[in-house]
Amino acid sequence: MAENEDFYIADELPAALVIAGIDELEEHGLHDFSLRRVANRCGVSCAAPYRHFQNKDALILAIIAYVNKQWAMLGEQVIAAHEGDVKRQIIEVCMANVKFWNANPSFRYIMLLDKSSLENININERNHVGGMLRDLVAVYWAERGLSRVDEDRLYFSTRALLYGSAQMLATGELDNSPEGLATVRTCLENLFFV
Amino acid sequence: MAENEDFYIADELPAALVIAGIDELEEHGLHDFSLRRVANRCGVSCAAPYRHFQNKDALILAIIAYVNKQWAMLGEQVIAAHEGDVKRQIIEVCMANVKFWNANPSFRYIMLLDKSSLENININERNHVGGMLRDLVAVYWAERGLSRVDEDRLYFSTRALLYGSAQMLATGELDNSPEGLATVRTCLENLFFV
DNA sequence: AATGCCTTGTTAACACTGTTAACTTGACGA
DNA sequence: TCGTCAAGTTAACAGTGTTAACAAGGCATT
Repeated sequence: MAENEDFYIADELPAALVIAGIDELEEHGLHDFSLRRVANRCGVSCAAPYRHFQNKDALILAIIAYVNKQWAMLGEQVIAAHEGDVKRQIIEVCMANVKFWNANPSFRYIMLLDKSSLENININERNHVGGMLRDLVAVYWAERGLSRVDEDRLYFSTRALLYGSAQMLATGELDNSPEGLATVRTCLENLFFV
Repeated sequence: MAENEDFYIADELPAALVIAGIDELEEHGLHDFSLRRVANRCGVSCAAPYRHFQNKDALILAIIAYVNKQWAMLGEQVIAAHEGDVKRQIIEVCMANVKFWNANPSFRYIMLLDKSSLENININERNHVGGMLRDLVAVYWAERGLSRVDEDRLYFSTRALLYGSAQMLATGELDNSPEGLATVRTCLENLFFV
């Protein structure tokens, strides 16, 4: 039985595990993510999660889906706030992501996971942001009537810059400061100079 | 005692552990990297590595240092092969890295590790390539007599593109093919258009 | 040459992990 | 009212990183 009724409402263990899993991720990182500890956090035995998730990776996948929803909502807001200016939309979506990583460092893990560490992961499942950027770049390029090949490359560059920023924040090569953010922004601006 | 004398020459257990550790990384990835298995591979008890490395992470750090040497040598060769053309040197160093990752997928882990998963890591320890690129970009920029701030941004963009390529290869968003490599090359070219 | 230390290995154990099997229990529809 | 079934429990297994206590053997010093 759950001790903490405020946290673990009847019938909602899966959701509770996802929320507790996010805390676990923040405190111990992906490397030391312990399913038993997450179960304990919910006041439940170590075997209980297996009633709802096939294994540890499946829970992590559920966390990814949850965080993705947050990212998608954040992205939609940003896009709405800059209606009519695609370039601005692209840059602000990217910056929103970078800021999100700064505020929630542990979620960088999610983006930086590779396919071998989470076999059953569907790339598109965690790539809401990628899809959003793809669409925005397509609009940007269509407005200028340029070739599809270059559009692909622009998308690739943008995405790579985003991944790279996440990575350099993670390693500490880029410091978590207004100057660091300004660097990212300027590099993005330079990408969309057409 | 070691069974495999060809592999484990007396007094060289640390080196043997590093080599075996690389195999382990290739077969099981960082996620399932088992120190005990590495010890077994060397025909040695599970506690033996602790005579030479403080802990599991310390061995991984040693592997990183070893692989870094390989990268650095590779980089030196590439730079020598394009003496006098800095832009070419930069691009070829980057491409050599991407190709290296394609050939040895498990080593992408090393670049994509973050500081919290390897606490005692010295960024510069694994960043030989980063240092090399820094120097090359500095020469490139000096030749054109441009401002230091923009030099930093160019370095950042280049490095981010490199990280991003590694990441997108890892997730499968960029496929391991001549076309994939060509995309990376073109994006790099676009970066150094000045 | 004998002795004693110090390096490098050993075994055994601890606490922890993911995961499974076998069980209890309680709600809900027939 | 009763049986089914979902959703918990406990107990166990194999495997992990890590440490403590011990053994053997090479090297320097006497």
